[in-house]
Order: sequence, then C-alpha cells, then structure tokens
Amino acid sequence: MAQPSTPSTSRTSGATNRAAAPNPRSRVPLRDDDGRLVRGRKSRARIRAAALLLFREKGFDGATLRAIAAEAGMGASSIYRHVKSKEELLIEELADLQEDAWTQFRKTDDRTRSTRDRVAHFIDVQHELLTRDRDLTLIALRSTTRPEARVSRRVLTLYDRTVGLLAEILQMGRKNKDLSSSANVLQAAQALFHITLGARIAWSNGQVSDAGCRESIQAGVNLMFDGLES
Amino acid sequence: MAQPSTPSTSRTSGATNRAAAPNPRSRVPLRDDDGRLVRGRKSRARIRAAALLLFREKGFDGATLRAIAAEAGMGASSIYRHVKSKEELLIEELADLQEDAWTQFRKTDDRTRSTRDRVAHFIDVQHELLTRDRDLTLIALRSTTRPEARVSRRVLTLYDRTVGLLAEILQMGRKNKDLSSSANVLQAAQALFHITLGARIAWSNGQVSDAGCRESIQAGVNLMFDGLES
DNA sequence: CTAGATATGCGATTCTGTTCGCCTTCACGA
DNA sequence: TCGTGAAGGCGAACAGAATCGCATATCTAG
Repeated sequence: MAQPSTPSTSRTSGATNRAAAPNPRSRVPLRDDDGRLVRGRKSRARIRAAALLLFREKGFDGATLRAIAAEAGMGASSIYRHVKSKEELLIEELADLQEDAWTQFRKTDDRTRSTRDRVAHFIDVQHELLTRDRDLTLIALRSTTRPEARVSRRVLTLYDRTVGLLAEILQMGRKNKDLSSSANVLQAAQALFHITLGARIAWSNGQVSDAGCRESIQAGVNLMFDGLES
Repeated sequence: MAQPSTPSTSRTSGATNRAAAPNPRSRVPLRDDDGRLVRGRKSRARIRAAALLLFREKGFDGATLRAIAAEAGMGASSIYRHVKSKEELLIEELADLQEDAWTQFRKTDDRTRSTRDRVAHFIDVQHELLTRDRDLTLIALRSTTRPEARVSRRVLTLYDRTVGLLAEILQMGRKNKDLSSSANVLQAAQALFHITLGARIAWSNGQVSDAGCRESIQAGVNLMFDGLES
C-alpha cells in the first residue's frame, strides 16, 4: 500500500504559484496565499536555519526548543505555528537530503553498467549523504517509532520511495537478463534497503565505524546478488 | 569512564548464592548481598509486574511512570532506585523474550535439516515471540536511538547475540558444504538479521500486516540463499 | 549496643516538549 | 472605512521523565 504518487512537493520549489497546501497547520486554508505568507515563510526559514545550526552544534536532544526559538528570534510556542513537532524540523532536513541523493544518483547513474554496479552506486550516493550527520539517521529512525504517525509517516514515505527506486533499477536489470527472471524485484529492493538501514543503525550507534558500515553494506549487496549457496 | 566490568548478571538467576553484582545502580557494591536485597528484589519484581501490566494495558507511552509506581505501591522517584529509565523496564521484557526465543529454538532445532530451513526456523521462532507485542519492537528500536547509550547498549547486545547465533548456524552449513565456502558467515548473518529487523519495523508501524511481514522476511531469506542472479 | 555504611523511599524540583488562551497584524470584501 | 477572518506571535501553563536532598530501615563491624 502507500501510494507513492505524491512526491512530497519538495519545499525547494520556487515560491511562484499559489501552492496547493502551503501551510503546515492542520487547519485547512480557506483562502489562497495573499502575500501574508511571505512573512510566515521567512519565519519558517529562520526556524529551520536555527534548528539546523543548533542540531549540528549540540545534537538533536541537546538542542532545546526554547534555544532554537531564541536563535530564531521568537518564543518557543511560536514554533508550533510552523512545525508540528521538534522532530519534524529534522525530518525536513532528511527529506531534503534524500531528494539531493536521488537527484545526484540520477545525474551520475550509468545505465550501461551492470545492475549490481548501479545498485551499489545508488546505495553509495545515499549513504554518502545520509551519514554526514549521525543524528539524522538516529532521529529518522526514532521518529518511525512514535505512535503519533504524522511524523513517522513522512519518514516511511521516504523509505518507500527509496525502495521504489531500487526496485526500478532491479526491474531494469531483470529485463536485461541481468537478474534471474524469477526474482521478485520489490521484495529484493526491500531486503536491500533493510540491509542498508540496519547497517546505518549500527553505525549511528557507534557500533561500527564508517568504513565498517560501508563494507557491511557492500557485502550485503554482493551476498544478495550472488546468494549464499552459489 | 564508567566501569563496564559488571555484566548485569541477568536477573533471571536463582536467588541462591551471593551474586557478584546484584544491584542495578551504577554505584559499585562494596559488600556482597547480605539479605537486605531481598526486599529490594521484591520491589523490583513489583515494579516489573506493574510495568508489564500497564504497558500491555496502555502501551509504552500511555503508561505513566507515576502510574507504574502507584501500581507497584511506591512513589515515582523510587523506581529510579531500581531502574535507570523507563525504557529499561521494557528492555528487560525484551531481553527475557529473546532468551525465551533462543531457548525455544535450541529445543526445536533439528540439525539434520538444511541450513536454509534451520535459519528460517530460527527467524520464525524469534518472530513469533517478538511480534506478540508491538511496543516491544518499537521501543527496542527507539531505545537504540538514544544518545544515553546505557539502554541502547543493552538492546544492541541482544542484537549482537542474535547475529552470533545466526552466524553459528551458517557456519555449520558452510562446513557441511551447504553453503558456498567463500561466504562470509558473519556478514551474511548481519544481513539476514537486518532484513528481519527492517521487516519488523515496517510491521510495528502498521505498514504491513503480520502476514506481510512474515512473507517479506521469508522472501528475504530465500533471496539471500538463492541470490538474485542465479 | 553503637557507629557507620548501605539500600530503599519520598516529596519537591527541574527540565523539556507541547498546548492554551489571548492578542496583533494584515488582506479582503461590502 | 469598517468588519471579518486568518496568520503569526506570546507568556502561562501542563504533563511527564528524571534528579536532588533528606529521611528511614537494615545490616556489619567493633
């Protein structure tokens, strides 16, 4: 399930047209953007910048909401006019990074290479970006463990899209007879994704080094292609 | 910092002999158990029972520490004499369940069967127990995302042991020429574990049904053995 | 028995994310 | 020009986990 149709309308879109759903509050906007939202957008940008700064400086849990608010030049409660929870602040960064990763993959992808190489490359690009900040992996994960669902849904959607892209690559490989025709590409994509996710969990906890994480992922990919029995 | 020498000596030990490190506080016990700890153990048992009850009744987040304390017949702050955090209460359950799963696997394991079957069986037993309670998976996961490390370490240790047991099975299979001799059993075990973990994350979030989760895991295991290319 | 050490317990307090009620600003339509 | 309604902001307040300081109970050593 989970229709991946809506590609999250990435916040990075130019501020031109009357956005379909420009406000983050649950209230349904009864009117289109009449210009007042400019101020709001500025605040939102300030909040995001402040959050990013403090997250990097003190980590997610170390960065108090009150501190973030102070840095952004407003009261703590005001933040909730723009964001539904503290975690959402980090999730926005995650979403952007993911978007970047996908874009960069598309730019550097070489379809003439083997499916295995393409998959490895895809995972590599993603890994590169997502492991820039330890907290990112950690909080993304943590947010999937919240019952509130509103934030976790967002992360899970990102996961879904990643799996989808992986599946696309695999599907192409199957067409090219690069893979066994009996392979279920979606399940394989999920497995691959879970392998990378698990490795990153270990990494973000300091269980393994960056190199170890990468190696673990590569080994997993290779195992996935070769199989344990062959 | 923090002498990790005391390996927590699993609470499940019979109350007979003077335990080496029977108390969970960070203070190093200067004296052996002189009997006073019996009262303490009783309190601890009451707390655990209360926690278990309320977790099942209201879920992890729904069960207030004060409520747990009340149920256990003490003040909220007193709980911290026995436990370092609320999460630890759930982790104890997880540890016990894991222990159960491993024991049960050992009892029902049949070494004459194929490695693939044994692995599937191992994962199945574990899955059966761990998916009894949604919160368990969720909170175990969440606790690995805490910077405090003291709780997360515990969960990660459980994970490590699971991987270790899987690796043992695989190692045996490799000896029996059941698996390719070039296979790195530890990496394979990790990959397998991550696949199950990822599937359970999806399940605990309601992304997939119980059946879907199980199917996803089985597919992952089979893929792992067969390989995508063969 | 006394002194000391240790384990257990409690109420008050702190810290933090989040909510609430109220106010200001501002675009729009009559 | 005024009323309306929404966006944005604020300080107070709330809830829940965790901490602190102090009190009590239980044992050992002398």
